[in-house]
Amino acid sequence: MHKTGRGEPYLYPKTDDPTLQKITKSYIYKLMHITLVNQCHSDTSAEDTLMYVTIPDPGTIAAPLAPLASSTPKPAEARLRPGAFLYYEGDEVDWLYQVTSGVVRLTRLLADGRRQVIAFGYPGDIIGFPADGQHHTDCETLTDARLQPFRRAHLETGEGDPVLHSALLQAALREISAMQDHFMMLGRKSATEKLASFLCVLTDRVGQDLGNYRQVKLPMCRSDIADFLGLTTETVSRTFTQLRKSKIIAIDQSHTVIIQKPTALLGLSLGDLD
Amino acid sequence: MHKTGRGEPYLYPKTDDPTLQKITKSYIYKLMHITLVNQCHSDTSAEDTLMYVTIPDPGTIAAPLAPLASSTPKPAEARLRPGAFLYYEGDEVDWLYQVTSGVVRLTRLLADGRRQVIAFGYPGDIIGFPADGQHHTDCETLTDARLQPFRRAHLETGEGDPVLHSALLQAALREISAMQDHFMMLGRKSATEKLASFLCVLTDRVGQDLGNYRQVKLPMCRSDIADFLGLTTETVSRTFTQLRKSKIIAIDQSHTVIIQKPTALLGLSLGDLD
DNA sequence: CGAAGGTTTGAGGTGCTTCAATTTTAGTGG
DNA sequence: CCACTAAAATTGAAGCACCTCAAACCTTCG
Repeated sequence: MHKTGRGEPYLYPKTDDPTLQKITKSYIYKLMHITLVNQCHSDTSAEDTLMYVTIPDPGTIAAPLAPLASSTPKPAEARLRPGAFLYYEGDEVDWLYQVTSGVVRLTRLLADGRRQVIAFGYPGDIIGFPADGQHHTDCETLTDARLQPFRRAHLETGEGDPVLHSALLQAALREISAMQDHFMMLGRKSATEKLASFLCVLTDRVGQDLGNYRQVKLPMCRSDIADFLGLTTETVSRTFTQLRKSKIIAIDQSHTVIIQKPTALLGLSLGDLD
Repeated sequence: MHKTGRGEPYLYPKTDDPTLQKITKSYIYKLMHITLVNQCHSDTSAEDTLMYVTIPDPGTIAAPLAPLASSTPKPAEARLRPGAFLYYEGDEVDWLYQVTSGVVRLTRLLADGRRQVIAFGYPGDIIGFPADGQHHTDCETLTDARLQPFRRAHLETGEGDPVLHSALLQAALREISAMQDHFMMLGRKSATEKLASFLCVLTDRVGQDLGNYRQVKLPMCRSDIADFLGLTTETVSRTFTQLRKSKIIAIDQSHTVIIQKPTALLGLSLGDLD
């Protein structure tokens, strides 16, 4: 019914009607099983500014931000509002996407409602790798976002563009390595180490300089961070407070973090003392 | 120094001398940082039987066990003894391997010695995917094992064998999906759920029929399981005992598990009650 | 037989969760 | 612009699942 064929990428909010945006086969299926408070800013119109993600200094960030080289004419970039679903678990994969701007969230759900945030997709990241032709996560935008679609065939068969094919493959391989890092995070690190690591990585990738300090904006809510790190929102909040009280970070309005002692934070992330 | 060029797969135990087997650049590097009790059966010679892994009924297991289709002449299968290292974290990737028989263990280490078992490689699994050309885990055999090597180029450039290229790529994509499952495991499941899930998956893949029951042999030690599930050996052991006392499983000599109530075990793995 | 690893079991501590209440933030309409 | 409302974030108190430390047991092998 929603199928658009292979002509153009299929993005969930085909319509601007907020009700319709949510109603898809996959979504109804989900609703039958669980109810999650998950609609953070679902359909507010924040058209003016790209809220959180700033393009960092091209000098500091190398490969990840570069658009994928390609001799193929690209399909038009997709623009989405916060709270838009790109795809759901179980959907057939027709397109991969490179995040051009904004932030997306990949999640997986357990039957009883427990949730795991698999990853946050920042500019440069490729998302939507298929396994057996299907998506195995849900993907929702956290901010205004732009995404560059690539045909699945470019990954799987090359489809006449070996450079693009190779770039997508390398992205998949890097993904595997990054996920292995995250295993360590989930399985072996304490709450403080988890949050410190999270902040370090994020600051590195998308932090902004701010006089002597660096700051990073967090487009995701506390429970997203919790579900990413395998903690509860309360623990995340308490750990934030603890870092704030020890003057390692400062927090502005919950969603902006200023790194006051980067070295100390890095130390915590590696498990130096506690 | 150990480089063999690109002519044949480089396997760590080039020599049968047990001392030399352990001494490699990477390994010495590791020793400088940590000391881990990690040498389970390192150099015992159990030549006669393939101890733990049995080829399951081809009807039940579909794709994973099938050897990869290829028009290219394959390099000779590698045969390794228990405790042999196939590669170390940081090594350059020249070859990928498909496990033909036996079981291997992929691990990653933290500077302070904490360890995460990334995966166990069973027959049919492809291991050794590169990221930026390097291995990001250590790989050690847990049993006698045979491995079919594939050139890294077959994954990355195709190298004239599109079928093999595609098969390796699909394996990488399935790997991503499987790792996402494991995120859920590490981040959101209780000790009982973790162990139950682990036993269910293993029984499904490599269990043997045994009259009315099914049994599965565990080639890895308790601490391997613990480091895989993000627990301690003590907790793993206690959870085994608990499952045994509730007659859901029986344990023979620590390394053989008989599933007495498969439905109950599956229930536990999904979080039904506790 | 004795030594060495691996496994199990016990006792006690703690880091994180759970449940609950309060404060803060963000969105809405007058 | 400012109340009003709902959701998110924080804080507190209590509990428990898992960890840590330690000892005993079991298996394997020289």
